[in-house]
Amino acid sequence: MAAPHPPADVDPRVEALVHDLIGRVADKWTMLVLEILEERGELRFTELSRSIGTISQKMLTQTLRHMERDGLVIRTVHPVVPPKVEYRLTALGQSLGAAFCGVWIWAEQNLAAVEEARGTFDGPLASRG
Amino acid sequence: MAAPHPPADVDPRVEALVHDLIGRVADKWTMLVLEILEERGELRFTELSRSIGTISQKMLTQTLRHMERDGLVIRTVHPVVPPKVEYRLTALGQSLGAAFCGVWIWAEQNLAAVEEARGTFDGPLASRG
DNA sequence: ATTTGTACTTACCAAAAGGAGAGCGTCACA
DNA sequence: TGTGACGCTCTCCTTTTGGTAAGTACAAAT
Repeated sequence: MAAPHPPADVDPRVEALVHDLIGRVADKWTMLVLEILEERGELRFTELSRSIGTISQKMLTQTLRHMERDGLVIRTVHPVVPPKVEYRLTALGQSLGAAFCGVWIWAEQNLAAVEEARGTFDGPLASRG
Repeated sequence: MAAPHPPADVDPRVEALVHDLIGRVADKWTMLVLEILEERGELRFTELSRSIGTISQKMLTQTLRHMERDGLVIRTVHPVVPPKVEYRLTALGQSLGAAFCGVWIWAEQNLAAVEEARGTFDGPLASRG
């Protein structure tokens, strides 16, 4: 038990920034985009939109802008007449995807455990003291 | 490049559940609580509250309930007169903390890169075509 | 001339998140 | 008798989030 998983010896300012960063990065759409771009490489706006399926244009644009701002994706505009814009991950974006890999794996492995816990919590008792 | 980081060969139903799970688990307060409980072990409600500092009672209660439901924390009520309730991580909770470790490390390591990217994105151009 | 496709942006609106503050029950302590 | 601590819960109220629908520019196709 010498080294707990999250670095405990970090100064609070760094931690605040980390919290902030995680707060931004760990949202639904960002993770979806990250995953899809990681799997499929470079995609256009509408391709991305269709891949996710349920995202609105507004949110996709917003998510992509944030990711671009944070240096996670590169946006390439081809100055052709029906606009063509392609998005792909930067090295930073790819490394973030890799970092999240552990969480994906955890989620996959522990899906059943969580569902069972929920069943136990919700079902039998149905009320709590 | 044989195996990309997130498992790409997973069936869509599992992926949907994973998304859901991550969506629940990857929120600000859950991650904070997870981290603190991982570092400090078993804590009471107000200790947790003070540790986080900025969380409202409402959100702390809500977060802890969700985590309990998902099998991430154990809530122990001591039937003493000023109420005493202690929270600690389950094995599942600890494993989730471990899984998030990669993200914490990524955030710490790439904080500067993200800030620089933001500076580049925001500052010089200040508008975009 | 009208339609189509692309990648947005903007305005508007509904829903959800989340904070502030009060209340509750009970016992110790003053 | 009154006050405070604890771990909540409940009721507002504000902020944020996110969806829908419309508009934009421009050239190729009809």
